[in-house]
Amino acid sequence: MSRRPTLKDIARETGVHVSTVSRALDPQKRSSLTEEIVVKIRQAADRLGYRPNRIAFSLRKQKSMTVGVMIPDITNMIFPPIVRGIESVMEPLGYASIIVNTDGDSDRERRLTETLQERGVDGIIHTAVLRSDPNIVEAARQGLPVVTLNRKVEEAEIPYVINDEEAGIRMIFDHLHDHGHRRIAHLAGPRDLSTGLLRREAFCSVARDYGLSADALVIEEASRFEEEEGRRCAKEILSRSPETTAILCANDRLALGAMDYCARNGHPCPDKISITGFNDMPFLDLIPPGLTTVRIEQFDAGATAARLLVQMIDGCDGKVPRETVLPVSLKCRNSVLRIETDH
Amino acid sequence: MSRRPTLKDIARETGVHVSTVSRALDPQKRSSLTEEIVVKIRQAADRLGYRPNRIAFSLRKQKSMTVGVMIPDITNMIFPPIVRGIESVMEPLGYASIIVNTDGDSDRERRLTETLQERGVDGIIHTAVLRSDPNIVEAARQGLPVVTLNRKVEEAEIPYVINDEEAGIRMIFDHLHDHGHRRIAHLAGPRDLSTGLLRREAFCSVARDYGLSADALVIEEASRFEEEEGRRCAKEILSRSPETTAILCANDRLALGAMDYCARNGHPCPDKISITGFNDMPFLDLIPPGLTTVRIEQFDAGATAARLLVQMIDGCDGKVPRETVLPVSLKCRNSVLRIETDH
DNA sequence: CTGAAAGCGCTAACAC
DNA sequence: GTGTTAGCGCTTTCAG
Repeated sequence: MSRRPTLKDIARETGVHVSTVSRALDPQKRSSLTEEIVVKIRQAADRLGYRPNRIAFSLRKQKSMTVGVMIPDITNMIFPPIVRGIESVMEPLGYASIIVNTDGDSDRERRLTETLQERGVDGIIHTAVLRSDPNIVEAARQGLPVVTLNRKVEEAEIPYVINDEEAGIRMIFDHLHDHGHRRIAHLAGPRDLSTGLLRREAFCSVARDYGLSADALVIEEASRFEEEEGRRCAKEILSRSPETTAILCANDRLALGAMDYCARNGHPCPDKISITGFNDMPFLDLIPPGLTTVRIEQFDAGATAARLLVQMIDGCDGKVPRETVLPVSLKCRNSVLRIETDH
Repeated sequence: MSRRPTLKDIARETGVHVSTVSRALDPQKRSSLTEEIVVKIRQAADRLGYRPNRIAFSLRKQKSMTVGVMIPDITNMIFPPIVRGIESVMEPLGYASIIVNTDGDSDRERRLTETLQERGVDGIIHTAVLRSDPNIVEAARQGLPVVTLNRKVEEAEIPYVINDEEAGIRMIFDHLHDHGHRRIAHLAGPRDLSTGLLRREAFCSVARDYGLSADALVIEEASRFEEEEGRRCAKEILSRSPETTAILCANDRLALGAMDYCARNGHPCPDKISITGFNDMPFLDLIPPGLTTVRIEQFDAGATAARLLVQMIDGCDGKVPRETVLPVSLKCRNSVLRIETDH
């Protein structure tokens, strides 16, 4: 229970000044010291079980070696891999991460942003879903390094890393089209989340490329990315447009909900209707019939964002690209059936 | 980009001494100041956008208002709810959590424990799976508040929170027995993880209570809590003891693997064989035929551990119970079939 | 009731 | 090469 030893203790022990001890223990400056004294100091440090006090370090250097990671909700299975990706680059560099869950609550988000700043984080990775949040913009404007993940902030020059939502939607639309589907409805995500909006826009754009007129498009928007909303919207789509042969969903959870509704109401997937997702969350291969979806590299996304943030922290702002778009890929399972085309 | 304001800035602004500002901003000591000056100071603080510097606070008070949370792997779906449970009590009290993933690597765990101590965490919640790890014991012995989750440490008087593994196994064994099963094999977890061992012991104990002799027991031990091992062990069990009618698995992932193997090899669950799990992880209800399992309240476990840790940090060590056992419950789905008993 | 001064543990400019 | 000194931003005696 005895107090942790400090530089002062080592200094007393070895009969040198604290600053000498400090230098001896710093690999950078060790060189400017006598070999002999360095050895003596290091031995004493080992003997006493010295561990540097990072709080004192932080106060002095104005650098906490800590970053904040804001995510909506860690229990949402797509976030843990992102967190590990971030950690995979941060931890070896000596950074710790403080992870906070915003629950999509912008008031909570504001408070948490303040807390992180009080704690002197060196930067923030903001895995946001909200399309606009002034708090983080303000923090960035004050000079705090920030990079956003999964979303771009229009108001400021904040570097962002996103997945190629457009390409993903195109892949999956192509896939459906290749399988003969012409009546493709979109189960869209909430408009106020960037992924929801982007995917919806991509859907419209691809549909247009295929020559489908905008007003012929069946789109039903979920208010949250949850199974229950998937069910509700699937019901809506089926009743509004019974001739629909495929539902392209904005994410996996919506797709799962839609699949459940369809199965319970005489439209089993894939026999009666084809359904696709987005994200490729874990365990999808265990859920029949196997959702065809767009695979996102969550771990890489986290690691990439972390690397950018470190660059910014190190002051290499100039070299940090404003936009980083990560590739996505198609993951085919069994939720899409090949059907006869009309001609 | 201008530097964050400090107490000194407010002092200059208001023409009082920093210590007065410090007092004015501390709700505890505000009372000993003139109402007038307090108001003036608070206004100045607001105007300047003052935010206390927690690093300086920490250094002075020798209290970081930070706790370490060690978990094996956040991508394992049972941990996020625990983390949120911890956060639900820590955050309102002003504590931040640094979450680290040990990956079950005891070397890594040692390094991380040191890192957390360097950062001056006020305590550690150790959601461990390893049955013995000297590092955390050593940290606790040095006076650092520690509580373990999901496991008890024999070597030291460290408070722990565990689930009632014994009761869980008993419930599920009873359930199988009630459904006519007499040939029940155990797909055990790794012996070096406390959950693995505890559940195995409980299984043996219950079997004994039912009058099954120990040497008649079919037990196959997985080397990791993973689907692949579930498959391997299921194969082993089926070939060693073809008359088995039920496999009681040490956790859900093993059960899922076992189910997969059985399905692919002419023993579909539940028709040919009944299978049960443990944990009730998310999305289980979407995976056919629906795994019957033991439900653990992960969020509560995290919250409980956090409350204990806070008590310890606050110096109420005396009042902290050494052992806290959380109740579990049976979650019935469709993986257990009723069969005819022999008599 | 408020000011002065010390100090938490560390680093860094400046001496010698 | 090493010691001296100052100070990061805050709290907390101790005076007055």
